[in-house]
Amino acid sequence: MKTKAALTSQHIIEVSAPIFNKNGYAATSLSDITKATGLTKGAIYGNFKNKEELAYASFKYMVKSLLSPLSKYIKQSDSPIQKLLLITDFYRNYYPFSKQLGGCPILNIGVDANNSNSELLQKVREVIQRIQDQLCSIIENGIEAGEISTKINAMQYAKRIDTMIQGAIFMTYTMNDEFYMTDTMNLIDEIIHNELKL
Amino acid sequence: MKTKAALTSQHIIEVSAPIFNKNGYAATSLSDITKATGLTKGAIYGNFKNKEELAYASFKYMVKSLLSPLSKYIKQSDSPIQKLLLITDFYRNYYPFSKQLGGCPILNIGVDANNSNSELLQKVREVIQRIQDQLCSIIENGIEAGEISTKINAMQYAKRIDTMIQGAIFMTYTMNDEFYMTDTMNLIDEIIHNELKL
DNA sequence: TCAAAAAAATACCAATCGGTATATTTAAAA
DNA sequence: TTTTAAATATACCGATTGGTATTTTTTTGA
Repeated sequence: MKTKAALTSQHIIEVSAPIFNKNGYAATSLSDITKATGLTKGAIYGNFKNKEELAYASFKYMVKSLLSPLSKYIKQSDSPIQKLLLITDFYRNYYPFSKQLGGCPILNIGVDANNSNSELLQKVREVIQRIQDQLCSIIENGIEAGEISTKINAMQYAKRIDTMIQGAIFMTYTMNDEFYMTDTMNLIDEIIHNELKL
Repeated sequence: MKTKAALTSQHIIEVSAPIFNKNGYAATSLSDITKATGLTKGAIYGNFKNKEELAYASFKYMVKSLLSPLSKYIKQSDSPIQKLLLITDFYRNYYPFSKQLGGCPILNIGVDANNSNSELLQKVREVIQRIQDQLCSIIENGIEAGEISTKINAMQYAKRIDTMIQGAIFMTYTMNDEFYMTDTMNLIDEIIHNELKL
């Protein structure tokens, strides 16, 4: 059985994560967290060393909340090309999906942590790297399976796709207009069909 | 002759703008500003109603610092296609250029202001709209001049290009890697040559 | 059931926050 | 040069910040 502390820690993380994601590190106060969790500072600091460690744990939780649904979604097909199309499909619904999380954690924390060079920034980089590595693997598998042209530089396209997705997320949120997401996913689909696919 | 206050206001804005741009609104304190300007709170509040108004003025100044060099740069050619290529050229050097400003103000303030729905967010939207409108005009001029295919939806491409640029800026900053900028600008150039150009 | 340990609440800390009222200095006008 | 007004500095405000030491409560295991 789980200890009481582990359950409380998890509760604190789940409640804090969207707050940090929305407001950023500096703009999130301990009182925001105590108010939202219904706990006191004693409970928070009994489970986390300090605010930074809680923010770090919150981000890791957010990433899991984002990537495990995506990972599950692309399991719908074994075909690399289909997997790529499932990714764009996933992001077509990303605006309402990520809104539940308080926004896109990669975008929000990436920008927020950039000029405080905390360990959070390093974590954001790792997550982006992991996403691109997985994209790259899918493309490489597509080449091996004869679905994708051998002339394609897998990592270059992985980065291109990821960059376009992040741009679409930023524009969609900032302009509050899903057109950017929809159109960008259409564009990526075109690239998949016209450049990648054999 | 300019009044003393106008000169001081300008000085405060110039010094504060990169700080707000780097740290965001909440993470920038009045003491950061007094320290950087060498002035006291009396001087700051004598020239600005409050912190928010100063942040607003700072953002407007940042935008000018960004857009007027870009505007000047694309004046090098009168050809719409060449203007588009000059834009990608400008962004090829955007990382070191914008670093002087404390980062990309559209990205940073766009994300920072998004969940505080201040008037700053509205201003960011106006700036993005202005950029896209100008991109759109250039494409439309290209169509009229017979340089660009009449089949092109000018506004759609303006938004696509802007979205890709913003994605490249985010990735370049977050990963601290100019590859994203370079490759994205190459991609946009390809689109200009293969899809827009007649 | 009861003692020990763990967890959470309370009370407190110095430092800093944004902002203001007032005093002082500086600049402009006569 | 003197008066007046504008601009800046100083001193202060209550509220809030992240964090800690201590006390109380709750849980656990014997």
